[in-house]
Amino acid sequence: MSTPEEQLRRQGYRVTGPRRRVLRALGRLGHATPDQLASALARDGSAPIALSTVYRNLEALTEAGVVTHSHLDHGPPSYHLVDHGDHLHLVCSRCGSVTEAQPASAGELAGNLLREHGFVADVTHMAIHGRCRRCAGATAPGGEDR
Amino acid sequence: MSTPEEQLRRQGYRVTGPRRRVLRALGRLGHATPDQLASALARDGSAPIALSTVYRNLEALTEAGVVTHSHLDHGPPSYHLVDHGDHLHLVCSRCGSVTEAQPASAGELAGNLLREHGFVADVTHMAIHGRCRRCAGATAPGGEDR
DNA sequence: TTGAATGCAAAAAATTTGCATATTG
DNA sequence: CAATATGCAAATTTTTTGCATTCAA
Repeated sequence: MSTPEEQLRRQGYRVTGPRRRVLRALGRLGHATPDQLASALARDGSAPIALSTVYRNLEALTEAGVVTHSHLDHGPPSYHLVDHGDHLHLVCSRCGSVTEAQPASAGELAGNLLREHGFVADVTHMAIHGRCRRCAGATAPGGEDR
Repeated sequence: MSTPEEQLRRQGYRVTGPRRRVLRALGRLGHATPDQLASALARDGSAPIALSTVYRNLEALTEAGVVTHSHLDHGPPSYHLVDHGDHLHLVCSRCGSVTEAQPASAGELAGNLLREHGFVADVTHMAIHGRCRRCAGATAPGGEDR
């Protein structure tokens, strides 16, 4: 495993300035869309990094296994470091809030899928849609909508 | 419950020609992106439906609870009828294949989330990323990538 | 009749690509 | 030095919006 930079180099990717900054920014932000990253980087003192470079870097970092993303909802995907700490994303489809939950909650699911389909689920950053506690209360579970 | 059209009308939406055709097309296709829908509709004999109308209809149908979508992967979301039959989508992040699994597999997950977070998960059309049986075999679970 | 829905064109977003130049290993 | 990465501009792709017209209720 080792550090992200070693991991990059080991796989033939170059460790460049912009690449390093993208990594640091991801570390700081936790989660961010390509656009948010570019903005954050533009505001962090050094020279701004071209948006296209951010995209290409996220792609490279993903291939290198240092970064992943999840689709929390509509809109651009949210990227984060692989070791940012695993957690499920509970996305409320009513109010849009995102709560984090422990991956352990999905342990049985992963087991079932492996057993029944031979599918190795990555439940470490999964997005699950539904209603958060507050919104679930507002609208009855089986009730009318809207 | 009743038919989608009744459900629409009951909620104040109008049942129009294009809207009906979008519903039928979704029924036929199972899953489709807005773009795929528009293409399918353009090829089904009658007049093509403006892409913007497809978007607006999918939005309306979603609000009415007749249609949902899932983000199977990058790219546009995939829409389908709510009663197309519930199933989880197992998306292989290596080969891109999509397998369907029974929602029951996620029963415990839903239970856990409800208990621990009061979160009412909608596991009926959830997308789960990972490696399908074939690709999991090709790359060792903890093995090198690439 | 009258407000909601449609089509079409134009505007925004979100991504990707080409290419000359700068950098890493 | 050779290959990869960057920046910038332009091209794509995806989604949204404005508006006059048509249509369902």
